[in-house]
Formats: sequence, structure tokens, C-alpha cells
Amino acid sequence: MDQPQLCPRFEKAMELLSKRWTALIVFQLLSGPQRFARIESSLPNLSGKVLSERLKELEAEGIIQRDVYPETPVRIEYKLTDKGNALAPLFDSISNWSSEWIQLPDKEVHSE
Amino acid sequence: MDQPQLCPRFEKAMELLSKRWTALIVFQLLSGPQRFARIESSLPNLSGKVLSERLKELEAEGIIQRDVYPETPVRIEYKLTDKGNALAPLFDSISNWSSEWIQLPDKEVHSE
DNA sequence: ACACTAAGTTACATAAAGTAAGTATATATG
DNA sequence: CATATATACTTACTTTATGTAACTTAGTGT
Repeated sequence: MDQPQLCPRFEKAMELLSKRWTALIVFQLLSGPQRFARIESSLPNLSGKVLSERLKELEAEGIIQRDVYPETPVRIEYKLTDKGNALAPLFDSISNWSSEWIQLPDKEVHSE
Repeated sequence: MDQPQLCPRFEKAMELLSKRWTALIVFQLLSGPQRFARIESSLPNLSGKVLSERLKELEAEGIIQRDVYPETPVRIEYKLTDKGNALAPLFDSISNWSSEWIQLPDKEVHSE
């Protein structure tokens, strides 16, 4: 009847990564450092409010770094740390799985 | 200024997997077919209501299969399909990342 | 008839996320 | 000097998602 405990590190990772938007933000940053507005526009349903929360959480976890360039207007860039970049293989796994197993619905053509 | 579109299969996979509890339910089923109450008790903060929703979604996506054994009382088992089992490498990626990068907080000892 | 058990479902309460307007800071314009 | 512009947020408020606990259903046993 007993169930094995999951490894607390794994549990923590799942907690982080399965939080809404977190993984997609990391994925977006895999393509290079970018600014708030760019991340926001890459994820159409993500609100600025939640993006701001997630960026703070990710920074606190050491997954991203926030760089301030005191230009006018100020420029702030977010980029992955080594810890963040180390998540790349995870996205490869998802990519492989999706290309093998996800069927897209046929688009309807010539019907109302 | 343009941003590359993400592959719709990948996007769909992310949508599925980043929904709260979904990945953890799949992970739990990697250890073998199991019944509702067992899955529920393996994920302490997941409510029966949401588990029931997720199981339906996962079945509709072809990731799990629901088997009914008309015993008394009825026994219902959930198990991963091939599509579901194919997610195993994803959890390996997370496991590898977490063991390399996640630091657990020190437990406090001898302090109030 | 009543109780037991598994697998849910329902009504209601709380928490998380979305929306749109507002703030802060620095500079430029008239 | 007042107003305007731009970026990066924050705030007040609304909507959606999730949690909680009680209830339902079906088959059997007492």
C-alpha cells in the first residue's frame, strides 16, 4: 500500500516548471536575452502582471538574470543563467514527443 | 522585430503539460496502472474534483486509458497508453536537471 | 431496509490569473 | 515650465481555476 516518496529535488522542479507560463517564459528566453515587452508579445495570453510575477520568481530561483542598462528610456534585459540554459534538453524532449505523438486537427475547408 | 512562430504541435504539448497537475498525474502513472483513490493519495494537494477533470482530459487526448472491471465494488484503473508512456524521457530530463541544479534549503536545527 | 465501498459529482468558498488604467523615471518638445 | 514619449512595471477590479466537504450512484452483504 505504501507509495514511494518522490525525490524532493524532482518535486521542486515539477512545482517550478508546472506553474502556469513558467516553462514557456524559459523557452522563449532560450532564443536569447530579451526585454519585458518582447516576452510579453511572444506569449499572447500572458498578462504583464503575471509576467512580472514569474520573472521575479525565476530570478529568485536563479534561472534567469535581470540586467539593467541605464539608457533613456531604461532598458532591462532578461536572460537565462547556466541553470536556466540547462533546461534546454527538457524542451527537446517535449519537442520530440510532440512531433511523434501530437496530431493537429484538420482545418475545415469549403464548409460553413 | 518579427518573432518566429512556435510549432503548433509543440505549443499544444506545452498547453497540455503545463496545465496544473497534468504532468504529475502522468508521472504517477509511469509506475503502473492505478485507481482513482491511489492517484489522489499520491498527490496530496490535488482535489478529487480536479483529478476527475484531468483524467477525462488525458483520456480525451489519448494519453491514458480507463479500464472498468465490473467487480464489487467496481474497480476502475487508469493506465498510460503508448502516447503516455512516450513521455517518460521528459521526466528523465527533469530528473537530471533537478539533481544537477536544485539545491534544497537547509533544514534548521537547534533553533526556534 | 440499512450499511459498505469505490468512484465520482455538486454547491459553495478561496486563490490565481486576466484587464485596463495608473505610476515612476528620464528625456525631449514647445 | 507644462506637456509629451517611452519602458517597465503596479494597482484595483473582474473572471476563471482550484479546493473543500457533503452528496450521489451502483452493486453487494447483513
